[in-house]
Amino acid sequence: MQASKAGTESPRTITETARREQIVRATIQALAELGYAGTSYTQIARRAGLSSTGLISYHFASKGELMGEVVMAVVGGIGRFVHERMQRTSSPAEALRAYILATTEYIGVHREEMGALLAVVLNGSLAAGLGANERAAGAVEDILTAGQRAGQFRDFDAGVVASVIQRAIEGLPILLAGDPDLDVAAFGRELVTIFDRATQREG
Amino acid sequence: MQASKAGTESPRTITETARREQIVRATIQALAELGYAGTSYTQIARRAGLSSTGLISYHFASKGELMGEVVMAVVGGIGRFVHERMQRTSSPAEALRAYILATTEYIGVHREEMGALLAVVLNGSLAAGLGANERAAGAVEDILTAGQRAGQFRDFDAGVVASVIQRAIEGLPILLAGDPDLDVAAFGRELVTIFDRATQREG
Amino acid sequence: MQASKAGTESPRTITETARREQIVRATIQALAELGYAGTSYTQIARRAGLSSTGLISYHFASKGELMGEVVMAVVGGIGRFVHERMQRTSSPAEALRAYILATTEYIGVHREEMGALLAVVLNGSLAAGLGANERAAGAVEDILTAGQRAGQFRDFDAGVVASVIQRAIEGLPILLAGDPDLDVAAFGRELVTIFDRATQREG
Amino acid sequence: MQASKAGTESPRTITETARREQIVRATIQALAELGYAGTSYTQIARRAGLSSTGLISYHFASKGELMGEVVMAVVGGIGRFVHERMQRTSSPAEALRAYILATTEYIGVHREEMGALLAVVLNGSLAAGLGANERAAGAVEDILTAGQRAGQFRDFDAGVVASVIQRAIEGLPILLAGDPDLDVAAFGRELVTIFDRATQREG
DNA sequence: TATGAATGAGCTTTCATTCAT
DNA sequence: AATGAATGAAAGCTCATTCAT
Repeated sequence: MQASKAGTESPRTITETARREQIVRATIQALAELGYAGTSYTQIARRAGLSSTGLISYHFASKGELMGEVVMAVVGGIGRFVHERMQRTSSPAEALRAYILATTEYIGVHREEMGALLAVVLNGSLAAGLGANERAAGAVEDILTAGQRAGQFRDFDAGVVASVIQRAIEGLPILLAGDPDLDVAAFGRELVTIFDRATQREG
Repeated sequence: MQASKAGTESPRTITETARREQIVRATIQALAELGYAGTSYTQIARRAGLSSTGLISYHFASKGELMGEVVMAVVGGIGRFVHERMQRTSSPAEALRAYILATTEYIGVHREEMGALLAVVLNGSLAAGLGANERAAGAVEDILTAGQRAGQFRDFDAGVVASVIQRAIEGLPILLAGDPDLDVAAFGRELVTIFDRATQREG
Repeated sequence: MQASKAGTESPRTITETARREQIVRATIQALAELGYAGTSYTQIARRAGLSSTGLISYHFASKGELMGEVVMAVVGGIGRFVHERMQRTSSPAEALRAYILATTEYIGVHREEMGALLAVVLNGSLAAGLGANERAAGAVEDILTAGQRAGQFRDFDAGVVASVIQRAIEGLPILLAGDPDLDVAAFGRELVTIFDRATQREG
Repeated sequence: MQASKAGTESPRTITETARREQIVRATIQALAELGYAGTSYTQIARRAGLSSTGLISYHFASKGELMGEVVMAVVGGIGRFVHERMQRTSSPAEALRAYILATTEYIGVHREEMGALLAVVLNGSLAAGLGANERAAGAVEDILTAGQRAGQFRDFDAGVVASVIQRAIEGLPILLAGDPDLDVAAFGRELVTIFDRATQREG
């Protein structure tokens, strides 16, 4: 048994939590190295030092659940980092700048995680990709509408602009894959400039 | 015979051309619906009404060749459309606007093809994705640098801005997957506004 | 229709005979180059310059029949050569020497054919191999029993000795595959010595 | 997991060893009955009573590895038997007789294994066959050259004679396939006589 | 809780053969 | 007599998952 944990709701053991983390970490490595298609349970088990792929099935109900955990782990990491950075801002324009700079900086440092995230999110049909994009863009959209209500930003479709910003940021890992020495900070500043101009009142 | 058409390179028959097109069309459907991983020969054969997956191998030397044909078909279609639209422009700024409006319009109409393109291009991990992105962004970058040389655009990293524009456009299929009733024309106009502001001289 | 030619017994056209020969020749080439497993209809058609593998099926009822023709063609060739050489002998001992020298000489010259023969004969279960070996060894056995009846050869199991002689000869192509510069004539002479000693009366 | 046992090289379990042996045994049966070409995983699985061909892939990294194990098993068996018999000999001539008698005797008893060995070894066109033949003939050649150095054998090309002896012995399975009641001991004795005469000093 | 073993569906590809034209 | 197209079975192999211990 095991694996689903829905319904019965028995709390997770320390050992179990550790194992799940270990497997998720190995999955992230595999995804970054091999892409989604190459990331079989065999590859994950090898990287996690597990002797059986059965153990993965034991801890995760399906491959889908495991991939969901991977997404949550990576998104959670970046989320915490960005959230902390945005605490110190006092206006929507500042918040937007902080958001862009924080995410790009995080991406520059945690490349493996971002590669894994991309691999998972881009896999499967578009529906899944949308889910992740939507949630991430949602945070940006909140900043944008706040700025519009405060009269700081011009009148635009916040959903569209948020999507554009989010996709611009998510393009960084792809650029980094092509040129690992890319100046990440400069990239962040360029994005700030672009979206400052795109959003500001007097155009 | 067949199986790779190596060496002699005999010219393609009418029947063969038709079958290849049929298979490519079925592959596009499958990719849009099931993603890259889900697009097996079995699924393609089912959609094309073929009696055997062997027929696909008979007409295409490998799955890679088939996917290459898919990409060529879709990229060719959008390329011809956009090229025609850009003929009528007379300045880099106009060209940029035409490029954005043409691509978004085409995407709005040919949704299935774009879904398929995304699925193929984003597969094979980042390396391949980069290649396609780079080439597409290359056309935009040319417009941007031309605008800079003409003094029409401000001084920015053309590579970065081109990547942002291209990714913004490529985000449309994802938004459409989530909301099929999205106003595509308005999306295009919003993108034009954003990148007009982002590029123009007097900021 | 076509292909089997059993029963109906309509005589073979000139064109048909030519085509069959052409296909058999291409098959011999393929077998020598690729071995039995690698010799598909596709490979044969390629080498014969045929545009369709269907033509092979049209002329030969099955792959088995084709391979049978190959064996007959090669065995027939060597048979005619050896037969002609043995005409000039006047005793069993001489006949045996002539047989050995003629076969080894022929093998040294027609290496491709011998490679093909080996590939076919060694393929399939042992039963098939036996058939060919048996028939070839049969001719040798006749010489041996004649020699025994004439009191020229000692008393031995003619079947066994014939098999040994035949296999010794058939080993030449294998040795040649390993060392193409092997002295074929010397090999023949060594075999003559061995089987002279093995068969002669005073031991 | 499993699938190639790469890298870590964990020691083999009892169960695994047993399964591998079982599969090798079934493969030997299939090879003897159906020849190399006919020995598919499906046939092997049927004979071993396995529920899935996947189980073969689970235990052997590739068909090549499996066939290698088959060869090792059979060659190892005959090798141990012959080696033991040759311990008790004290001269090259005796050693040669012991070698011939031991191999023919072993072949007479382990017919299925020999059929399998032949099928595997003769496959893969001449190159591979040569390798095996060469190695086996190598042992015989050593005996022959020792006998020549000791002045016990006459002057002949040891490579050629070794090849003839080895091929004569390997012809036994073929004769047995045609006549299962063949007197194996007599065959061995006839070979001894032939090659005694062929090698001895005073001819 | 973890392991090795097993399962069966699925994959892409190759093949000899058939068939309409 | 020949061709291009199609067929469907079979191949070796990988996969996520299950299960007894």
